[in-house]
Amino acid sequence: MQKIQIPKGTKDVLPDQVYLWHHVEQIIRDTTRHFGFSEIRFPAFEHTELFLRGVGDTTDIVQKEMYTFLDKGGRSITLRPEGTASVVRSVVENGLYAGTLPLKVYYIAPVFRYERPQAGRLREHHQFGVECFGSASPEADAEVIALADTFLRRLGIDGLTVSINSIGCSACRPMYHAALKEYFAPQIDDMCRNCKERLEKNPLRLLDCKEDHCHAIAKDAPKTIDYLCDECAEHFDYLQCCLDAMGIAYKVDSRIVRGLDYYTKTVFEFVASNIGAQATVCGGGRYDKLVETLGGPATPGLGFGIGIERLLMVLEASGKTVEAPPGPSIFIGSIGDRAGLAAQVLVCRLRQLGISAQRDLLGRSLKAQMKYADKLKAKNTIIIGDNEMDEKSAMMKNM
RNA sequence: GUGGGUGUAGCUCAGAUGGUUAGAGUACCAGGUUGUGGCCCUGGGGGUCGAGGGUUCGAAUCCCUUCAUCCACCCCA
Repeated sequence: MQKIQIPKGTKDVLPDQVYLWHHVEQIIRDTTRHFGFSEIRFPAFEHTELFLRGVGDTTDIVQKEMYTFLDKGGRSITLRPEGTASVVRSVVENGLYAGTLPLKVYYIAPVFRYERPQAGRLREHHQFGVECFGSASPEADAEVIALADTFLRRLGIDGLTVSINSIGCSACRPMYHAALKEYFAPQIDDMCRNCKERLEKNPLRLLDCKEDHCHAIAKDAPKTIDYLCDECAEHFDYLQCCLDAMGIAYKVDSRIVRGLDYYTKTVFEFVASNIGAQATVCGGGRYDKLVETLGGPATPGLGFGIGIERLLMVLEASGKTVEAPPGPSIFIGSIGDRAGLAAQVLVCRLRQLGISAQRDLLGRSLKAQMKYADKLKAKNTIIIGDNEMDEKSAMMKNM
């Protein structure tokens, strides 16, 4: 029979590697608890409409990267390409905005994007994400960034570059859009078809067009940061004040825009330098209009996503080692059928007592059983043969 | 979507200019030690040379096609 391969851009986590994931997940749970975030879980697929409206129908993610299909009932369904839209949907649907605010939640979830795989880029990857609803204050921004920073440090990752920017709000965005249109309009005839569409629908997207020619034109476009309204400028200033006070090093990078439409005001990234070209480990920002966009009451929010696969790449590249899980406390070797049955009973009793115990199940020779015990990293071994059966005693050997 | 690299044993890889039964290391199994792991020695099993087609007396090697994979652009986590 022919082998069936794993789908392009996906990865198995094999038994000898899974402890690394457990380690990361443990630190996620500890850190989020310390910061007061609770877990939320939500489905792997949603109505396509959620992402069209939430993420934005002019984004690359929505335009060419979604796994979208019709189910047997004729509904358009999409495998989630990111987590925030689903969380907001759930918050609105379950009326969580009416509970105690701020509402602080986190998730660990696979997300799906149809892209060309390369180092650090998969079609299915896993994100640790955090969302905070109800606070419009830059202090909430600072707290979310501090959570990412604390989490990464607990994992032993430092040396990431933290970049922040502000892309304005609904008040100042029109002025910036006007500036962008004014800049791009004279050159729009030379730009691609998508850009012509973007000029009217979402000028911000003009900044990250893939076409070389468009990209060149966009390089000298006006910067968001020069067009902030007083409120946004003040928000951004105070965020920096908070970060300075908390001792979190960052730089302001006016080029970061983010590829999702829902962001307002603060956007930020944590970028690694040693895992190849796809180096953004954490990306996030504020989205003060998203809850309304998805049918809820006006509720500010913000969050981030951290790519777990990239995190593990950084961990490995930095030479950080994670302690591997311990082997069994006791390995019972046996010679002959009579002793074999006794060994089977013994490991069973030990396990009932909460002691990890193993024995050979392949009928190996004693020598091979010892090798096997060594491979399992057993801490102690006991050998049972006829002598031990008769004397009802056995020697325990410390490996 | 565009460009480049690579596909030979479970894994990491040798196999110039085509030439008999395709190799090494490692892992696995067995023996050396008839009841004791790690180190060492000996032996063993394991391959449609990614797939399909072509050239040739003869192809892992040359040509075409295709698939997979890696890296980069771009975008993102």
